[in-house]
Amino acid sequence: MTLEQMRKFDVDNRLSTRPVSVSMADETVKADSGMAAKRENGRKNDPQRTQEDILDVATEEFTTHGLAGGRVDAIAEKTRTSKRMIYYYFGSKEGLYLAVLERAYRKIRTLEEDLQLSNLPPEQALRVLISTTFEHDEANPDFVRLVSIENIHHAAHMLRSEAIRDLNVSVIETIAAILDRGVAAGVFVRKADPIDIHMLISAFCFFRVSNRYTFGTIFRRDLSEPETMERHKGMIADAVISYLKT
Amino acid sequence: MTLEQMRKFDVDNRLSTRPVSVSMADETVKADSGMAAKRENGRKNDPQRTQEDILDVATEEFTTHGLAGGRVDAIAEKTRTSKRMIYYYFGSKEGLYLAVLERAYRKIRTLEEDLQLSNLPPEQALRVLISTTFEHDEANPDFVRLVSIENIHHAAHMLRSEAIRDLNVSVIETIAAILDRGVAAGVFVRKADPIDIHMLISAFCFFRVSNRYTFGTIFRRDLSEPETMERHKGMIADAVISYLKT
DNA sequence: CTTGACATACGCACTAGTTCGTACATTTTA
DNA sequence: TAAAATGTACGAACTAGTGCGTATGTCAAG
Repeated sequence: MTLEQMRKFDVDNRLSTRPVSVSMADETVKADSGMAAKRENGRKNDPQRTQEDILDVATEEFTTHGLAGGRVDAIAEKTRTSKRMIYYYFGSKEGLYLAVLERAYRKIRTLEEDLQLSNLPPEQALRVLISTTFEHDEANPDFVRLVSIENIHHAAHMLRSEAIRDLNVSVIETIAAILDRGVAAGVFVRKADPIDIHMLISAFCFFRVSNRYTFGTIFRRDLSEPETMERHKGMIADAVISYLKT
Repeated sequence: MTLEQMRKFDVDNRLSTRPVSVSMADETVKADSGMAAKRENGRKNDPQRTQEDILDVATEEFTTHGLAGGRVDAIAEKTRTSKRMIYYYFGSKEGLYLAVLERAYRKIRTLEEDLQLSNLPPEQALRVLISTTFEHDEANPDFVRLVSIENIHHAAHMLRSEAIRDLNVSVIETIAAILDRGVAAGVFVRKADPIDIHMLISAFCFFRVSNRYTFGTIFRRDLSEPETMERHKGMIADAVISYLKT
């Protein structure tokens, strides 16, 4: 089997063995695919679990050391499996990185979708949206770091992945709807661009996490303290709202 | 000469050969230090210029590839000088990176200092400060990228450098003074924490540059367009001011 | 229901190439 | 001439990627 054949196989295989229901818990997957009980010392094939395991470890490695700084050998060592498997499933270091990136994006996509905001009054809807964004970034530092790393690489990998490119549009539509309703109702007086507003919110929430270390070092302030978090969450919401009301 | 001795020497040497006036243009340095005209094909020793040259190239390399991704050989090749000189002056790859980082911080420090804001009315003073921050980040993407890289490395190098740690405090004092004056004059009603306000401003200005590529890719928007820039500059200023007035 | 054939899943040990760093020699300057 | 500055060529260690052999699951034929 040549390299090219193998790579092609890997991609097909990756797509087919991890269908829509990626978010299944490991245990569920195991129960589903493992018809026979685990042998004493014999190997038991479990592709899904192996791939998820590799992705978990790789995410940790890449988020702490960057793409160039992350070591394939280090990942292999922390895995239940071997380096050969990394190349079997993901073809290359970059392929692995891309898979990590895509999985991270796929995870957050689901979270952003169902937020029933259309029946809330505009101001309250916006506050809920801001809270959600804030807490999302806070809860997913891995995602934030991956995005930072992508920016250092000029978003080169993101560009290559259609899966990632057509994303995030839903947030903009949500914001646009809220702004329209707010202006119509007279609670907001400023006609603002929804993408700009998204950026204003996102920048603050993202920065708090992405620049945690340098900011903390310079100003000797721990941004993860509960009080600080609450104050910041209130501040960005108030700033956005008062901006729209002016 | 052992490695340790050499490192120590390098540091001393670096400090002594590049005194206070780092920001002199290359041409100036050349004219100052070069008493004799440049020989036809003979070598001419010029430590300052050599070091500056290395730092320029290294900045470019590290900001485009990160610390781990940056190659010493690649830097050496783009330099007027050789790899030997990099190790002669900076001891190691990390030493070089730290020098790059310190120089970047030193450059912005000078810019932040003299902004005569105390005789302006509070609101206008704040607008000038925000404009300055905005334009600074916009004009120094290298600095922004280095800070991003530092955050990926948990600010490990910043922590080791006293030069960097005691910085940025002046901005906070400036903001604190403006806020106090504003509250006293009645133009601001909210008693806000100056560090929080600095973060609100900095987050937006920084994010625009640091996340330019991913944001641009997802929302198909070029953040460096003049119109967009002006609109954003106005937005962050209005948002901060209206926040303080509420 | 057993057997055998074939595709998938996995691991060990190795290699080719890269990358940081250095030993040694040479030139410039004071 | 001594000390500082510079250039060349090389090596040890690391790192991404692979060759090859083995184990496991599945499915069809007997």
